[in-house]
Amino acid sequence: MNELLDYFKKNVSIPAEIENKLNEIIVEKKLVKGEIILADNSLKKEHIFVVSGCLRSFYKTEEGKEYTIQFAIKNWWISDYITLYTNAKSIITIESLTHSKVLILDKNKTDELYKVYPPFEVFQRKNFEKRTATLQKRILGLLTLSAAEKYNQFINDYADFEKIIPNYQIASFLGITPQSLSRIRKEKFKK
Amino acid sequence: MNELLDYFKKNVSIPAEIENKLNEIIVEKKLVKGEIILADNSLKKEHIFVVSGCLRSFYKTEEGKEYTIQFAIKNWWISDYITLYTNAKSIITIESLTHSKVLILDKNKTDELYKVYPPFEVFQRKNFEKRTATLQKRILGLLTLSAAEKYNQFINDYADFEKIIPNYQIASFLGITPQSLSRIRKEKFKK
DNA sequence: GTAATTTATTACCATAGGTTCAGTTTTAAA
DNA sequence: TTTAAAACTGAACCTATGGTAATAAATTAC
Repeated sequence: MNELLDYFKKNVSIPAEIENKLNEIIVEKKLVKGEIILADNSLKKEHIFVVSGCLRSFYKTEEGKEYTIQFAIKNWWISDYITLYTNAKSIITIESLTHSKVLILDKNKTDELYKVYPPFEVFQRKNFEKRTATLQKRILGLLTLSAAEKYNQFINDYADFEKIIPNYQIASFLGITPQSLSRIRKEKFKK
Repeated sequence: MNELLDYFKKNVSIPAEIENKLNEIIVEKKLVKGEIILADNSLKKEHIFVVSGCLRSFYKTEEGKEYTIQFAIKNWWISDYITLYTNAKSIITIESLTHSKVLILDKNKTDELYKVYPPFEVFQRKNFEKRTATLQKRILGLLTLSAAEKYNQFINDYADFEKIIPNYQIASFLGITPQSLSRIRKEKFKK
């Protein structure tokens, strides 16, 4: 009864003893709206898998400005990849935008799992490949597009998110101010 | 006598038959300065590993503006991750900035290798994890930093590249114009 | 249902960085 | 070595987007 396993099992079968191991590693957690699952300044190394709801990761400056790194819905992973794969302390926060359910996989335990059950390694290698493509696309968008173009791309690529996410957070994802986004929306929707 | 294998072997030993397989998959190629190894509009799916020299991947608009996605030196991978992991045609070009030597791994053959030799899968999963962290950092920089700050970060993080790479390409990596970079450098070095 | 808080919009001004174009220096080619 | 091409710098001007501030709308809390 674990959604990550269901998702995973679409591709491979899981021996009973491995399924037990997986159930031991995977910790289910329910989050309320606004709840923070990973605070900045922490050293916690965890993979987070979204079962339902919507989460976002963001960086907050000393002056209180927020920059959204990622949004994640059903079947997406969200983590602070810098903390996970370097020894740096977390500078980002992960919060739940809605009531949501996530699965948390401790990094060390996951590394063990990779050893005893290679198909999970394959599964994750493929995940990371896809993520790399997504991130490359994001970088290209940030480099090449105007504010309005970035917003249009967002609306296209993240149609499912648009209704859930407040505009000021979309702006912080695109690297523009809420005022700019407002201006853009006015232009866009008057037509 | 293969540098990727040397690099890889630091962590694991390779059975003889697998080493043969690897040598069959891995194609060595020497590039001259300016040579293009992956053209845009192609569907070629390859992993490229840099043995020596320096390469860069970039996107070029119809008007001829270039946006650099990545630079890569010794022991880095460089590819068009969008073409590799989606069915989209390549919109980026990969060129050699210096005389260089690369190893090319065809995607399909590499996928076979993963199957017969799981340690290579582990090796690549870890590579991709690191890459994800690097890309997250880049995105954060693009979102939060001013042109001058981005340049300073670049100088810090890519010290080895700085002497090799022309300024206009650094500018295209940072998402600013060569003129802007010139202005910034003037300020920076007059102090 | 009302008050309090958060989010979104609008307007007006400020500015970082883009554009254009000219001049100079460096690199490559012949 | 000379010439041509590419890269870099500089300055004047322009524009997209940011900053600030005030208002309105929408959510949330009581």
